[in-house]
Amino acid sequence: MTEKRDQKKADLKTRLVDAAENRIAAQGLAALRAREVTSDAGCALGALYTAFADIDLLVLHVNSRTLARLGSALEIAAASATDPGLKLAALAQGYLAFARDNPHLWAALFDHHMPDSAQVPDWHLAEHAVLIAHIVAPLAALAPGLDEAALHLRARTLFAAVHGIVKVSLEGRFVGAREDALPGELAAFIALLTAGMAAARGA
Amino acid sequence: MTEKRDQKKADLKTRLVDAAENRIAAQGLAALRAREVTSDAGCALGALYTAFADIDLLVLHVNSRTLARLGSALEIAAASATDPGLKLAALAQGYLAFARDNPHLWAALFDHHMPDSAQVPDWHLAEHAVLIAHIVAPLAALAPGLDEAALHLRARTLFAAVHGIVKVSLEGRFVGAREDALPGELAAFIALLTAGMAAARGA
DNA sequence: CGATAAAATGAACAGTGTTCATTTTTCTGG
DNA sequence: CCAGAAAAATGAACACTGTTCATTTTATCG
Repeated sequence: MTEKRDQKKADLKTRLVDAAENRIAAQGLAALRAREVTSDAGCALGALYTAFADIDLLVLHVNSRTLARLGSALEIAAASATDPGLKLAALAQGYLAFARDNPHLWAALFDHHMPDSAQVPDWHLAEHAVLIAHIVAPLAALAPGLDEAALHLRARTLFAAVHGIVKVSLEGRFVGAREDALPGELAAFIALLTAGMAAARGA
Repeated sequence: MTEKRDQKKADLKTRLVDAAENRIAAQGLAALRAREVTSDAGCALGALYTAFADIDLLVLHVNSRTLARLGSALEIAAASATDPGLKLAALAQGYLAFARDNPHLWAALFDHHMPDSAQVPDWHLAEHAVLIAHIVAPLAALAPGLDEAALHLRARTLFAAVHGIVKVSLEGRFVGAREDALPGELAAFIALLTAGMAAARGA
């Protein structure tokens, strides 16, 4: 049996992801260094490359954890309301809250790019489904005319819109960007969309 | 007089920004290299640092150009319609078209981050105003209840939402992201918002 | 236990942006 | 038009990056 070997390798991977997660959370993705991560994890520099093909794959595993935590936060937010419109509003505020509470880890989800044009592996792409999973049901209630495919497409569009609002604002790309106005703007934005969908149903 | 010196320095800056712009347009921001830029510009490596404090400032000047071109594109889009709702729709489609036609230069606008926590200089932050400049007027017509401050805030929110939809889709962060559905989704999204604003006016 | 295979090690490598002593160019007073 | 002075261009050197690989250490199993 190769139990001890597998155990050690699993332990090493965990320590490396822990270390990378802590570094990203503290200083952001751009400040991540292979030497610091391996030092924090208590292993040699080269050990990183026995556990992961490169540093990008390590970041993907950190992002994997973040997506899981974000998924839980969104699930709780979705459960906080029954009315579809209020559910969407709660999801948006929950997303904003997570981004504010985990600024660097959240930013790493979208700031990380694969080198050259190497594609993100499918297993990780699939994990992004949690971002739209809880949007689909309330959206179906608000826009009953959409079929399954259109519904998922629209849910993605809706997520991307909310994400854009939060990202642009938290990055402070505009002069006088007022972060404290963000919850209100997000609420007004969702209200506008639900009103639009209500009008479409009524017509 | 120091005419020749100033002229040469201005020429050098122009050549460097030209070279950086071409490199980013061809291969993306991440592939930008000081040695390649200076080689393209026909100067020594060190000359870059007599023209710009660092490579980030050079990128800022490239982004400055891109924002100006994007501003023109949006102005043309805004002029293509008179109805406020159609104007917003045209702006969204114009934004999408610019992003598709200039993928790397457009991405550089938002993928570039200052090192550490060095702030973007105000002159460049101010240039981002072109992104919302043409949204304000049609938005004012559609949402007459907003005062000046709320109007600009809402315009920024609206831009950020459209930007998010385009960015997330073009980056292909989801499985089965169908880029060809983007214009339709964007149109449906704007229609939803205008319908929501119409409902708010009617009530 | 001893032979073998696997994994951990960290010095070395190729690459990056940036600096700085040196050379070259430009400016200006006579 | 020409020195002397000032400024700018140069590119080798520097500190740092992620990654590799010959060597050492550790785990496996007959």
